Amino acid sequence: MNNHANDAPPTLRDVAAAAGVSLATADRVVNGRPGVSAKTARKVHEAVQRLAFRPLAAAAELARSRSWRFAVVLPGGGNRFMMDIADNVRAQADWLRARRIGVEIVETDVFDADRLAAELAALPGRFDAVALVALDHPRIRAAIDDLVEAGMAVVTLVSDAPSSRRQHYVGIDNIAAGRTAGSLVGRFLGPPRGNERGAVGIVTGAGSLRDHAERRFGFGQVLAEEYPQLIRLTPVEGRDDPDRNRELVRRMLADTPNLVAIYNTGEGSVGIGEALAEAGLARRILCVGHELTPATRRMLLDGTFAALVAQDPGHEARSMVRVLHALVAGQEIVAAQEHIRVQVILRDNLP
Amino acid sequence: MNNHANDAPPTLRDVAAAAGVSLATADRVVNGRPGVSAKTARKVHEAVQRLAFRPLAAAAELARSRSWRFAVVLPGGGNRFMMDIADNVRAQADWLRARRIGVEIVETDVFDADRLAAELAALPGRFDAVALVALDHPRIRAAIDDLVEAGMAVVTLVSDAPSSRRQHYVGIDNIAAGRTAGSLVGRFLGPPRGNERGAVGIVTGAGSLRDHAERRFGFGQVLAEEYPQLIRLTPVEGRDDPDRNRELVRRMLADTPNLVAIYNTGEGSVGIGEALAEAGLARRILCVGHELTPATRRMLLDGTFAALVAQDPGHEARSMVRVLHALVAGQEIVAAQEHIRVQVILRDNLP
DNA sequence: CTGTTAGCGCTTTCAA
DNA sequence: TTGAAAGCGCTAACAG
Repeated sequence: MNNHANDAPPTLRDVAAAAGVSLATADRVVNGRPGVSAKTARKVHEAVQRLAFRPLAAAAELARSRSWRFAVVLPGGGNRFMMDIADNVRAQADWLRARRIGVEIVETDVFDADRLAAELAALPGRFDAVALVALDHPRIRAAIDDLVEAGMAVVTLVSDAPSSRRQHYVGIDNIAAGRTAGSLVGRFLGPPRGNERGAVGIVTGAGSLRDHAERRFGFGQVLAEEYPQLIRLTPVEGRDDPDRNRELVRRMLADTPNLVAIYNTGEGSVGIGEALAEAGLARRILCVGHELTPATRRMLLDGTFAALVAQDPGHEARSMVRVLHALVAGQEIVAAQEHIRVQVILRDNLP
Repeated sequence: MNNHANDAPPTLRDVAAAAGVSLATADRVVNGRPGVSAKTARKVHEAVQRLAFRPLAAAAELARSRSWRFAVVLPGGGNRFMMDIADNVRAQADWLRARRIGVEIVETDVFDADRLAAELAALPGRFDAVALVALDHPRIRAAIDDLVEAGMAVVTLVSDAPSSRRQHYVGIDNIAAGRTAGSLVGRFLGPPRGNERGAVGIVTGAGSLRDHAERRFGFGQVLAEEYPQLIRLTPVEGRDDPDRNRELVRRMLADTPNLVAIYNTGEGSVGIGEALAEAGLARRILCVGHELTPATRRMLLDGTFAALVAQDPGHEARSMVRVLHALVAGQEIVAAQEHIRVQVILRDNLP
């Protein structure tokens, strides 16, 4: 039997009435604001339970009538993947404006710790929250901690700084991503043919980027454990630049007659494809890379690359905004929704 | 130079003032409601442009103060994947209640078109919108069209009925999923060894389910085009039941000495694993299946299955609710956010 | 066709 | 420590 014939969801007013207190007091208890006696609080809590009260999100948001300023700090320069993230943030403009959230994209040189730290130091006061592609460097760690100290919500994006006090990381598990690439290479190459030992080339962006380093680590783990017949070459650093990568792979091809596969931990895969095409080796040497871009999509379709390990920039952009908003507005984060998956993309499941 | 020193976002009131009309008229124009002269509408539109006005979602939602009832029609019985979807819908309970959305999960026998059609026919009046796992059958198509005719929002879930008038499909492209499975099998098996032709077994749920049929089709396409050395056996139907699948695979193993791989288009993969283990063939015969469940996770970890092609039930549950809400509330659907990806899961990128 | 007005449910001063 | 009351920005009768 119901307490009330009325089936409209209970409001805070109903709770207040049921508890015999005022609206303001009920509000204080429900939102954990101070200045309520333990006894009164208890009565309100009971009423909340009894009526199964849940605050209406829209009403709370309207009454609060606050607006938020978020900064998104991304590496400048023509990195395609980062541009995708920026585009996806912009694509949310309407959604954001309808919630009084302003987002400003700040481009900077993430490789330059001093410059990045200075950029971050200028943020408090102008913004309520920041998302940044972190360099895992003591100076940046300190800069992040200063932001948190200043009361800002901080999340890292794509590349984490786990030892900092950032509240959340929006990105993939890069060790798992590297392992996934390793398994794909190992399985796609198939069992050893005779007793030749094939060589696997590794192209990477830079030793100092945490995400790249983690990918190399995961990749190496799997190859060492599961495919000992494969020889891993020393990683070569092309700074995610197609031209540099092309040159590096040219040399790799010249120096390594038994090369059977190439793994690129970062961007600039198109240079690898070019070097292979020049040598007439496209599709003869197995390639696995990261991130879906127009260039990698093309190379997946023409068979130059067999698979890509990817993260969804759209998901990351949306997740970042949701997490930042939840953080500043004191709402709960839906972990499952914000988990960024390590995707495997073949020609057949291209989005 | 700004028109106003005030930097608070413009409200509908500001628009009305700027256009020299009343709040109500501005509201009519902004929401496309009838009863406004073209001339007045034009003035309001101009003011909207000039002030860059966007309605505040929370205020609109509060003022509308409507509540919604959604029905989610799922197959009853112990299907693990469907239970995951149901659980994920329930996990959103708080989010939903905060928006005055009530969701009721209706279990039924989706294989029985009459029963399903009857179930659907009972929905109008009790619900504003429905999501259902569709059987692509004329009777169901008609039942869906009747719901739409009755003014309900209808989306199909996991299995589509494209020729019906449903407004949206929440699920993966099953042909692409089948192709992906085909490529994984082909590539993982590697180039033919000598001139033996390996046989590939196909276990499927039922011929009548559209999603399974599409997966078989996509799988067959890739194998025929790219891996002609592989012989596809006639699909066997186990109705997604582990016990039936075990029996079918036992027989398959007995009858097919050159069996090199098995593809399961549906559930009940655990029966396949059991039959292989009995025969001492686990990890010697390549297996690819669908959907991540406790059973498939275990078999991925122990190597019985090499890969899974999957869709994320959490994403589907959330997407379904968002789409239904957008549909009934007349909001825009963010296509990119609602696109359900065909995932490839290896041991290394298990979520 | 247009305007006036009373809310929607919660938050936040300001008094008591 | 508690309460009264004035909104937040938009919607939806109801008048005109």
